[in-house]
Amino acid sequence: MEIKLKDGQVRLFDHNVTVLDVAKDISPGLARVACAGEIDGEPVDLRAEVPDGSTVSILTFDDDYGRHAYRHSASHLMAQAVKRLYPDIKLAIGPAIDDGFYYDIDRQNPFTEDELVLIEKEMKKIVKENLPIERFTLPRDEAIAYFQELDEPYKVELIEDLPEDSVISFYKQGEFTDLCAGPHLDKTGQIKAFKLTSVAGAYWRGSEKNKMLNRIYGTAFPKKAQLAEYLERIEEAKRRDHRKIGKEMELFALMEEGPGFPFFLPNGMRLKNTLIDYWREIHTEEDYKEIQTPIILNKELWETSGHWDHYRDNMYTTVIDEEDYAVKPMNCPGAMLVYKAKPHSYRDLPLRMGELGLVHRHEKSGVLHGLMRVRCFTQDDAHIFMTPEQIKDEIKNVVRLIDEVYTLFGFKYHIELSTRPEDSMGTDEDWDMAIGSLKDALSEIEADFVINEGDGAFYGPKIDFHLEDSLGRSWQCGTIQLDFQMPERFELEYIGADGERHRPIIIHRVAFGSIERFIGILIEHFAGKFPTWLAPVQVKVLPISEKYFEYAENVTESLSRQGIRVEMDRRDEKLGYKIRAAQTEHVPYMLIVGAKEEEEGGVSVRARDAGDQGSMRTDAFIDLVLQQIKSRALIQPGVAESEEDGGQA
RNA sequence: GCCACAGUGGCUCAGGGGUAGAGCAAUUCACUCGUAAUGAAUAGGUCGUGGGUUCAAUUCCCACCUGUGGCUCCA
Repeated sequence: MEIKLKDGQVRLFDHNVTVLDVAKDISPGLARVACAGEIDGEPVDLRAEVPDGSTVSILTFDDDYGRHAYRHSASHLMAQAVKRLYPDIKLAIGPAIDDGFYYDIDRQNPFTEDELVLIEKEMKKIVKENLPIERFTLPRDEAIAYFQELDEPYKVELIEDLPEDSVISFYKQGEFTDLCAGPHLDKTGQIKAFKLTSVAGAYWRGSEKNKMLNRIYGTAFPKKAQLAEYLERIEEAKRRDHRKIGKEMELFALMEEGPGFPFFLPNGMRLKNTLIDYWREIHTEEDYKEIQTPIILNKELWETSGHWDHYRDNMYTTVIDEEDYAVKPMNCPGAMLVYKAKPHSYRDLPLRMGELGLVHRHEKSGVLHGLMRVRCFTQDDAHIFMTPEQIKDEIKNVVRLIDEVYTLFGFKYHIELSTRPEDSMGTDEDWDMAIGSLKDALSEIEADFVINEGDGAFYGPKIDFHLEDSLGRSWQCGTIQLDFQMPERFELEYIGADGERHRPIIIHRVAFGSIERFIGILIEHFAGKFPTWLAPVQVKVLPISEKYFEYAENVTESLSRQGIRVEMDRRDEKLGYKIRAAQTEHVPYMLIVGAKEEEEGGVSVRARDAGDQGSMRTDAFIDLVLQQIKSRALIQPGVAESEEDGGQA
């Protein structure tokens, strides 16, 4: 959909859209188009501002920009409603965000859930009034005076931060006017479906030094069905919440006695160990050597590494024999000492040292969140010591390895490259070289990535891998960090082919990131229905009555001997009851044994996802499950299907 | 750390100034059962912790702890 703006004329191509208004005098070099009509049978009614004479697209809700415009108008709608109901409140800012909008409002008392309902009602009224949304501009001085008159100090502050000669734009709907760059809908009546979702505190301008304002979150959609679908997605995310499922499946627990320090229960430990086994397997293949370094090390070490100066606030410290010690928040310094413990030749490089390191970080109490954000966690860490020539290949290898890991679990992810932060050490040349190498490696393997300015570690730039979870939240998991500083600080060396001493360069990297967080993400990703190889309990044997307990025990025993995680339901209950329980626990396979099975020496198989699979010989079932575990199959096939697959293979 | 809300048996939750109630789970008994809940009985809680108000507090008030949703921060 394109509109051609030329000499004040507007042309639309291929679509039945009526142009309502073209204004070219709104601000220097900008023109505004407002259009209404239909695209693909959907009403379109939006406006946009563009450089005069340019080709523009009509915004629709499917475009990021159009969606933001729509929701920004919803945000203004809410602000108007709040202002009508509570004239004394002061408005701060109210932008559109990824899945909705919010408005920060200064008010003595926070808003209650009941008040949200009232505000929604008022919003509906304003929608019905179908007020035109009109743009106008004022010079900066007049704009400031305007908001001083209205007694809106936050707006005044915002305008005062703009350059002296700015022309300030406003959007007016009925009696309500807000400072805004736009664009917006044409009329309040165009906002069809919205809901205020929550209230929260938020600092003015995001700084904890400033006043805490009241933020109201909401969302808006062009159709009621879309809103309903969105709300249903939120509900589904709640159902998959790893804290809920973790409790139901007895995977992990958080206790008052150790906030942020998770306990792993037997089922969770099985999952964790399975992940660790997998990790060891792939890292052995890639020629990593595993080490383990102490959790507590002395202050001098942390001074050498720079953590004492740069990371102190997040470290737990203690005193042993009148000397200061710290609990490790990262594994690197320990690995440096391991490297330093003996001389190295260039022939040893690249030297890949892995460590499943338990680190502790003092996170602020308010940020703790199930397994996703904890105070102690296991990093699947590795440090690669190498020559400058090896950087690119090593980075490419690690990116490939991480891709392999994420693909196994069926995750989507995106890559970010983070550059030098303010609080950092090292020279500009080192940083430029490090960032350059990371970029080159990513470009060579044609990986897509976005740049995250100033978000690197204090010792070097990093490549981050962000997984997407069921809520659409992204979690930072894998990271690859290039480090020129640590080798310098620890005076690491290797003897080159030339017989001279050289400094190695280090890659710090994690694939899972934190095993704890990764497990949290896995729980939500699979909604507790883990693939067979990960399931804490893989098979549950369900005897039809006590009469078949002995046979059931034999079956359980033969599975267990093959290393299958199997349990038997010994309760004196009916089959339906036991099936229901096993389904609730998301056990991949249920084996039903009764008179028939005992007689035939077989089992009846019920698959968690595919249901009743009929009966088969016990050893055939064992082969099937072992095959599935060995291949780390992502989906649980029906028995019939896998038999076919097995036959073909 | 900041703002708001919450904290009742193992779990999910009801109740509410006069020292607590349901369902599930657990235990026992009966039934011996064929693909998502058989029935009955029993046991289980000093209502997050500490103060205060009151004749009386689990209920009201204050502080703290923990959790939840955000902010800030982050694997």
